Amino acid sequence: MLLSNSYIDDEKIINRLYEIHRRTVPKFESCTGISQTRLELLHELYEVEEISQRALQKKVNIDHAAVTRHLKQLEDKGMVVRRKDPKDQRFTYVSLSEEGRLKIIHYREEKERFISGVLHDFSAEERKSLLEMLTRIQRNIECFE
Amino acid sequence: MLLSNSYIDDEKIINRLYEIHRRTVPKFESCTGISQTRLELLHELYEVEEISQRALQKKVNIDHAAVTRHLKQLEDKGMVVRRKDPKDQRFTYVSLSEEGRLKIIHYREEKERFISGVLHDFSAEERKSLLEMLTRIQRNIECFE
DNA sequence: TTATATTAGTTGACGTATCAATTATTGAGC
DNA sequence: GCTCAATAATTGATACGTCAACTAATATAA
Repeated sequence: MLLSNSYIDDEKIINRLYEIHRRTVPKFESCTGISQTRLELLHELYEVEEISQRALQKKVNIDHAAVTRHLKQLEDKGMVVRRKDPKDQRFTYVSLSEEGRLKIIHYREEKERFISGVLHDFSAEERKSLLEMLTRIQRNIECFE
Repeated sequence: MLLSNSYIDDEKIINRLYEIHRRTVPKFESCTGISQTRLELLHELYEVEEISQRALQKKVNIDHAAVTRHLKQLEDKGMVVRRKDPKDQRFTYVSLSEEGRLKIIHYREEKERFISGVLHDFSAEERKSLLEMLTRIQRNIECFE
């Protein structure tokens, strides 16, 4: 009896994670004006002068295909600039445009506001503990099987 | 200085949540043989004799359109049966087929194995605290703005 | 009873992630 | 130098979620 309801709660945890994601996606975008992934890409670009798509992909850790598509769209919008490496034509280097560099500041302010809202009633202790647990979950998922 | 790195960690929490989801989706499906949403639908059906799509949609809380499509595919696979309410033709009632009722047992065992793996190094205390925090996050997201 | 509103379900358009296959370029071994 | 392997990027197919528009059936109100 003591153990029997333990799994039910475990299931709730996993379901909660799933639902949090589903609800976050549209809310994040309507608040910040940009998707989470795309902002993450821009943020990485913000930190460097120029970077290859491959290296960028490794940093954000999403599929190559998705990276290509995001960057193409960001290029169409004039947020980023892409150019081939003259030394090795396989590589495409990406950098933020001036406009991109300006816009990202606003996006990040909105993201900060969003995050503050989501965690507003969490103490420093709780945040630390939560991050630690999420990190463990992530590792467990990666190492599973 | 003390406060300044607090936001960085908050950001990590949100990014972690996002990445956990992205990694869970394919892993869950390859482990259990079914997607999380679809299993949730089947699970709700398992609990009742018959239910309208509308009521089912409210329970799992995803878009009507997604519910319709899932159920149609599950029907094609012979997992569920659908019929119109003769009293009110707007309603479609859904129920598990015999085959569906059998198969879901296996799916749920695999899900249990998956969840156990993901949370294997969590104490009862931690699980409780984690669930509580996730619940708060979910509420904060819903109430945001 | 007839026009209008509401409700359940479906379909279409879109965004974005995955995996697999393909293209283009470079590097390595013979 | 030429073949074959490795690598970066792209494209195609598929899955699944959202919102919006639509259809069909029923309820309401004049």
